[in-house]
Amino acid sequence: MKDNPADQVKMPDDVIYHFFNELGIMEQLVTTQLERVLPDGLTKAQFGVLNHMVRLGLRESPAELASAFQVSRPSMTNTVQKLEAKGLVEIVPHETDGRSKIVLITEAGVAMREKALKALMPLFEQIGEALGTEIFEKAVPLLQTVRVYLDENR
Amino acid sequence: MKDNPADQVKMPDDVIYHFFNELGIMEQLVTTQLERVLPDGLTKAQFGVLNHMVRLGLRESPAELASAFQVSRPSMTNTVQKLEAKGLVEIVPHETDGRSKIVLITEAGVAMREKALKALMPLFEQIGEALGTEIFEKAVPLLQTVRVYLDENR
DNA sequence: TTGATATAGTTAGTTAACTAACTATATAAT
DNA sequence: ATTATATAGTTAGTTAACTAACTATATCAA
Repeated sequence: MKDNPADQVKMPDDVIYHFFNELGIMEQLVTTQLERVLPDGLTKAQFGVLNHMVRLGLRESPAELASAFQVSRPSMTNTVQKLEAKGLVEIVPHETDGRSKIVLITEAGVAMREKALKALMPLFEQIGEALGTEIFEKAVPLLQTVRVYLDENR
Repeated sequence: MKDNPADQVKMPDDVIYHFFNELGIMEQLVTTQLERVLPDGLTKAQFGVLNHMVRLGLRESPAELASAFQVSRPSMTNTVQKLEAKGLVEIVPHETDGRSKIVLITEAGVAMREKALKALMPLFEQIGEALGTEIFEKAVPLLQTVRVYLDENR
């Protein structure tokens, strides 16, 4: 007789599912907390694009952004159009490729990114003080390894 | 003169945001890949509930499940109602608390969870073979630490 | 014991993802 | 040169999250 139904099926790669599960739960928490403090109704996705463009390049196509954030092209269309409506980016035609567009961050976009960073800072500082940064420094390379694998084998 | 705009604002807790960013990107990838292989249109959330109930208890209220997965109560209402419509759980009134209900996994629910596990196995095995399980064993406690903190301080 | 406050579940409405399919342009192959 | 295939962006429709607000029940305090 089995008292504990969990004995019935053992998952060999339990730890991998467990990892994915932790991921999902935390992602919910993080998204909620970030969007609670982000200014002007900026979503996590919108802030992500602004931050990405300031840090890694001011000129990228929606398709490149979609690929960088692993969202669908329609989702990125929506995100950059929201940013455009707020005056935080400009969307212009690609110089040579008639299919493509280029997303350019505006002065207002750079300013909004800084404002958003300031708004996020207390949250990050609080977390940093409570947990230290080493835990994140350890975790990031692990996450990157898994993410790169999933990305390449999707 | 600043050639690199990223110099303009330095984010002290860069690594924490980087961590959150990796998390979000990976979560997208994971959800897509899990739901691609899950049987009978089972969502990640639905499978999560089935798996949780088999492993950690066959009797829980929707509110307890919502708390365990860090989703809103309306979301969990939706998830368990979908499972009920598929005959994978039963939802019965709480014996003593007139406000509450209890979600009970059915025989079909247990079977579906096993079927889903079998469907997920190749994906997990592939990942396990490519990356090893140590990386996940290292990452899970780190994730748990952060998740517990976020959960307690939300 | 009555009134105030909290909790469980649901309903209604919104949002931002998704897929499928469409238009337009580019690239490759015959 | 023409045709086939691939890529970029958008549109349309679906889905599963969310918040706000409602009903019902429970708990706590005066």
